[in-house]
Amino acid sequence: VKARKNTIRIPKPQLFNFSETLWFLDRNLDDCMHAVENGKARRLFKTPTGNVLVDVSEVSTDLIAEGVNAPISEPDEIRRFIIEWFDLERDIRPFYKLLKSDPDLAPLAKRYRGFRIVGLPDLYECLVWCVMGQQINLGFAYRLKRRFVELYGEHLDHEGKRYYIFPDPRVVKDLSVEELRKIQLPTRKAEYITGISRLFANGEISKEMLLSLKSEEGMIAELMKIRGIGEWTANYTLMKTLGGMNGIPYGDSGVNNALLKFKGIPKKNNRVQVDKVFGQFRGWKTYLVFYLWRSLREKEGGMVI
DNA sequence: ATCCAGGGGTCAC
DNA sequence: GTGACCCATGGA
Repeated sequence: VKARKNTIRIPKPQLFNFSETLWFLDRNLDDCMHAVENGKARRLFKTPTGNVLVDVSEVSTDLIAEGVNAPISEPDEIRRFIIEWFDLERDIRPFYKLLKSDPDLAPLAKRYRGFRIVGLPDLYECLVWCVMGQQINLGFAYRLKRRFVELYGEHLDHEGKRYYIFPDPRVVKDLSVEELRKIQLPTRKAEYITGISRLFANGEISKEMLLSLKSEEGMIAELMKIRGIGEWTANYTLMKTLGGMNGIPYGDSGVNNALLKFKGIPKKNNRVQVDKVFGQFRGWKTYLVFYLWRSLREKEGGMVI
């Protein structure tokens, strides 16, 4: 069957469970940058010919992306985005082999079979989001992000709902601290975010530039030069945006909780022990982090919220 | 009330 | 390189 012009088909790789992807996108956290409904993930894309709302759903062998309000005008870019978003071009069988070799972690392979990283392909969106979310509870972080996006991003109304494009750095760079404080962004974070926006607007940083560095250590070092970006954010960005496979967000409370649960490792001053566990997962550290995070949202007997 | 949350910057030593 | 302190807000 030949696909219609308004659809993109992407073959599903082995060890891919789209339900896990949708679950991750919809974990009750009110993310304003996508919607999940009726087995579809929906996101608004900016294209030269206008903003296109795209639905991603699955059939037996493929993922299918469809334009909702208009034809998909940039199929190559949107295909590329979806592949990065859901990490569809990676053979993760070696990761499962490593998991199964560790008795404490082996249950993760069975429990979350087919769970793949859900990325954040847009670098600017990732960095701003990281700054917003630093050291506050996730519910509040998502509310901050929503206010920010609603105020400064473009939107499209469709069937009674509003969908957003993440704000443009050229718009954000000139906002005053006082303005950003109105959405309850602390002074310091407002400074970080306008500073990061300036770098993007001036072309002083880009995803392409970071990717051209090739080495993960180099990308982390480059990111950490930026004010507001420390080790945690640099590693998170490496994992979510840059496709790095050896990111460890040291000090992350979720990772610490999971390692306490599975390995009995204390939550503080644990860097050496954390490195020891991750040392067995060279090339797949990022995946281990995601599986540890995944494990936090479930208890025996069912989901926790 | 107290502690923690998917941290980071700054400063003293 | 390490440790103490500050920033700020909401949830448990």
